Amino acid sequence: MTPPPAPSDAVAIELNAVLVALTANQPLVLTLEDGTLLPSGPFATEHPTLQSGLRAWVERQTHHPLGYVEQLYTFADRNRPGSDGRQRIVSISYLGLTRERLSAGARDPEWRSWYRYFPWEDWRTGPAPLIAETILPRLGPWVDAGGDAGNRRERQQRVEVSFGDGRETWNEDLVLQRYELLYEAGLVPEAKHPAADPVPGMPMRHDHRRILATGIARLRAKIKYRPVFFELMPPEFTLLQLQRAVEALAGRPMHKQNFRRLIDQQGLVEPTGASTTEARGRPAKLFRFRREVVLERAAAGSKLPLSRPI
Amino acid sequence: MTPPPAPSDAVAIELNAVLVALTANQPLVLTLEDGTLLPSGPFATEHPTLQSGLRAWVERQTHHPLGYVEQLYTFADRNRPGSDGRQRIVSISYLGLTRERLSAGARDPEWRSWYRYFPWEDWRTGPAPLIAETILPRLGPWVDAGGDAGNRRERQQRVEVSFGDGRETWNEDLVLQRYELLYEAGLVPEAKHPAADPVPGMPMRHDHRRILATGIARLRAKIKYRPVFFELMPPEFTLLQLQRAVEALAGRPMHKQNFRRLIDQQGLVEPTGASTTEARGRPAKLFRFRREVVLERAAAGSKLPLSRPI
DNA sequence: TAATTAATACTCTAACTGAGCATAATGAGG
DNA sequence: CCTCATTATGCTCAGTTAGAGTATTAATTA
Repeated sequence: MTPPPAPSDAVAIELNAVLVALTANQPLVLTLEDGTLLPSGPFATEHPTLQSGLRAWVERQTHHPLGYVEQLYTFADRNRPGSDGRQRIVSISYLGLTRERLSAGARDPEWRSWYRYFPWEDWRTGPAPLIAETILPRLGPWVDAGGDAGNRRERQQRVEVSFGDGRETWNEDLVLQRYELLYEAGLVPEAKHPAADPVPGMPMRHDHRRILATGIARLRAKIKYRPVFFELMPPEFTLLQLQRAVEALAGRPMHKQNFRRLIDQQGLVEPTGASTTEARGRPAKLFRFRREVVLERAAAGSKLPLSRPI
Repeated sequence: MTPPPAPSDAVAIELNAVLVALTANQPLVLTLEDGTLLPSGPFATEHPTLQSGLRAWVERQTHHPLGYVEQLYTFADRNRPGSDGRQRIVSISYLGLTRERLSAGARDPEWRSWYRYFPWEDWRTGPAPLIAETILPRLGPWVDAGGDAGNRRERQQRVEVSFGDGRETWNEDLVLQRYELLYEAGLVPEAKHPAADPVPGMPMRHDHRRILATGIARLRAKIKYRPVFFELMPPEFTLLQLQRAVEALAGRPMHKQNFRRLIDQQGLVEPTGASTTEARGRPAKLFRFRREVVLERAAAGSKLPLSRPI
């Protein structure tokens, strides 16, 4: 039952990276070739581990240290988009957070707002109009084409869970589910049987937009129980800047006073003593992160009715 | 920056599986060779996707369908324990939940309680005595051997976060952190420089105990926001049986009345109408899961102060 | 019949969440 | 100088949730 693994026919390891930065309240992702590709490359044989290979390669390209790295997913499907079917490519994707951007305005690599790829994910100024105006109407026919009643009902439920009603209910974490639903419905150009008229949102080559969706979803889920947005902020910042950063990632507006209360309660930041007058109104105190807390914060909230140990 | 990935020298893809079942309130994991290995094997070339390869292979071995499958992690480290350093092995591990066990008492493969490998993870009857009696005392010298004060302080903090004080504070999700801490401190036999006297808990070959820790951690985290324990239960069950199942996974006792309240509120189950008298006391109603709810439950709880969309 | 075991129904309190009001401190424009 | 727009910050409030405990019901076993 456990024969020694024999070398498969032709296998290549490829690394894909979703590299995220923040500027001017926009969540940015590093892209290549006119925004159609995520940075990716072969896994250099000389590196002892995957992460070290990724770090070395990214830092050589961007000249900036990679703050936080997390593995996303491994694909090895034979019929993976972009594979020619003969050689098997194992694609291992990573999420990386970095504080500084590459030289601004560079063309290749280029930082782009991830909302260019997923315009329906930006609810910072209210429900994305795209959903009620375009997406839901076009998903309707797909639901109706579901065959028997049970299947139609399931499709309808998937639409409701993923996109809500387009106005109120919205779960910002379901980035991947939404993209996959649109893919399945043929509403993105990458789909095998794309509709003549896809939904707005810039496509990418191969399955890179899918990988990007995975990275955004992971990051949105993560910030709720671990303050990784640390890695994206400058050394000093105001609380409003921090709030705008989190909003950019989550794609949702937040209640200002409650946001401050939460940050305060958790002891995540400490005042530097200085304040800034860059904005128009009352000067805001500057803060820095208390890195010590990150370790302590490993404890996540529980949703089960645990009782105190006997 | 994006050369076509060239085949690395010698690469083999290997699948590792953490297969979980539940019997008699014990969380079981499928093992091979006297419990020293997780089932693993080469990725068969004929399968179009990783998951289909895994499913086919597991179902051929256990003769039972695999309910829920989730990718865990991909390792490709050159100096991975068990690798001979020449050939690079890409090891992709999966978590799988299954309802039925293999023929009871079989020797190979064999189901074993995962607490044989991680005895300190079982807090169902209160704090695991092992921690205060053995683990914390042995981690003390490791903290002291940390070199400069800063490093010692960091080690101390890691110990506190991972193991708490051994009595009250305990986060059941940190299975992997705890194992890695013990590994680093040389307190498990698998470590590169193992102490003469390791902490109790059965070791495994290669990095399989590490993979198992990853699977347990993932499962414990998952049950808090998605009712995957569905996949481990028989078609009908009492609420106490369900509670014991969740407790077995989480490794912690739960408050009976509140557990029922939570299950009830979420609408996860419906009474079958029948009841059972297998236990001694008052007969309990039998329930079954409402599978429809699983889809709806995709919505997870948020911990950020979201405001209603404008 | 009494003791035991388990199921189930409520209650209570502290903490947390989403929301909003009020006030303070600044620059811009008249 | 005065007013207004703008941002920061302090505080309150109601509804919900989480952890804990009390009480009652319905069966089995000694």
